Amino acid sequence: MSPTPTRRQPDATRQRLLDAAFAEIHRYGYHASSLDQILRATDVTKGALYHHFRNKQALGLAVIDEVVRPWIETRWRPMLESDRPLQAAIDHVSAHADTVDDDMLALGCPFANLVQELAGSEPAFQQPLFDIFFEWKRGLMESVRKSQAIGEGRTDVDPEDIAVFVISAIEGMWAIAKASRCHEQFRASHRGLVLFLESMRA
Amino acid sequence: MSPTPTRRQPDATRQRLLDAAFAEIHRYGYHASSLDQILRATDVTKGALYHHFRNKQALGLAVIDEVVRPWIETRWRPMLESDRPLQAAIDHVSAHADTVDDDMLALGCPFANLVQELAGSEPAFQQPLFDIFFEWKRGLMESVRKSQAIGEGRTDVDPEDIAVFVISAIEGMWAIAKASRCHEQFRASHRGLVLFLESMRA
DNA sequence: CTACGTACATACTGGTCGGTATGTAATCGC
DNA sequence: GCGATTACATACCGACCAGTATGTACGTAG
Repeated sequence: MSPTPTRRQPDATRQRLLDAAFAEIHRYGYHASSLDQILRATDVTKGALYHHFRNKQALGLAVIDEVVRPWIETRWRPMLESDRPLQAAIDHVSAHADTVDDDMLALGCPFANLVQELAGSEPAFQQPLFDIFFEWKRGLMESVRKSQAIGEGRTDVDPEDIAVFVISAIEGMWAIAKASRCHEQFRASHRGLVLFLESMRA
Repeated sequence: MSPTPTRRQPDATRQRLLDAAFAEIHRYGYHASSLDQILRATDVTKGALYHHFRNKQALGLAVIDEVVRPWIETRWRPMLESDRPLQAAIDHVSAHADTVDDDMLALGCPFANLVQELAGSEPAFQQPLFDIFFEWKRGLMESVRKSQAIGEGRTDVDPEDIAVFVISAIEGMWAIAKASRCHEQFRASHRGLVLFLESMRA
């Protein structure tokens, strides 16, 4: 029989801290995020936080590993598993802009934010962020190769160039959305990416 | 006769503060930049700084207006003034990756950094950052229209979509360089953009 | 029932931050 | 030459930050 609810729920507490930290970092960035603010938002005390995470950096790394990484993976995984990856990508990108709400548009891509803030200056964050990029790139490369193998995609292009460029474009689209704070610019850049993807057809 | 060198050079002092603030913000971001550090780097005192700038935000806005904006404009202006803008763009992008040194690669695009950090959360910075984006977009749009008018570029595409997408791709390329800290990825994404630009030929 | 490790809670610290109050010397208008 | 304004210089402040020291109650193994 499951135990009656008690006042100590370590896994739930840890998850609440992770979620709140993710939201805080997504909104304000890592450096500008305040542990005290995260504690206020979660009604968790400092003792509990430092019981679950050695320091702010460990919390940040856990957010990257357990929240940001899965978030990115859910974006490219479906394409890799499709029968016609290029068409799936075109469909996904065509519909994507309208699945993002205003709040998300203003906050930007969590991964891109972290890369911009930390990849250049915080050694401890470089490897995990690079890993996310590398997995993403590998997923897209395999998708391109697959679409080439089944005769869907042009074979006169380097899958690596395409994968890296598509990631660039996606991250850039988020940046443009932030700069313009306007859905129409976000949509326009998506249309540009669709144009590019269509030029990849065999 | 010009006056003998004196101990008060307000314009030079202001410029030194601007340059040091730009370097500091480029490396660490706006929030993480310390006024005290900027003062140490310039041998200027706090009194002088607060004589020239009302507060940290005013310094940041001046950096955007007087350093970042011209830096961005020098990037797209040559294309607009070329006889064959599309070819100029292709040539420029083809050569661009190798003009960026390792330090710059790690620091990223100053404009993209500021957009990521501030456009979503600092109201005072939104307008100036948006203006830079908008001028850039306008320059590229005019370039696209020109290349269409002279029969160099495809006419079945919307110049606005192309301009916004190209800016996205460029900003994304910087982000990818930061994430990978590797010139080869930077070059790969440039090759992707060249592919796209070539597909724009009439 | 007990003892011990886990999961918290509270109070505090040193350091750094942006910003200010106040003083002073250089330069300019007249 | 002389006041006024500009261009600095120094010392200081309160707020906030990450991190710590210390204490305590829960939950479970034995």
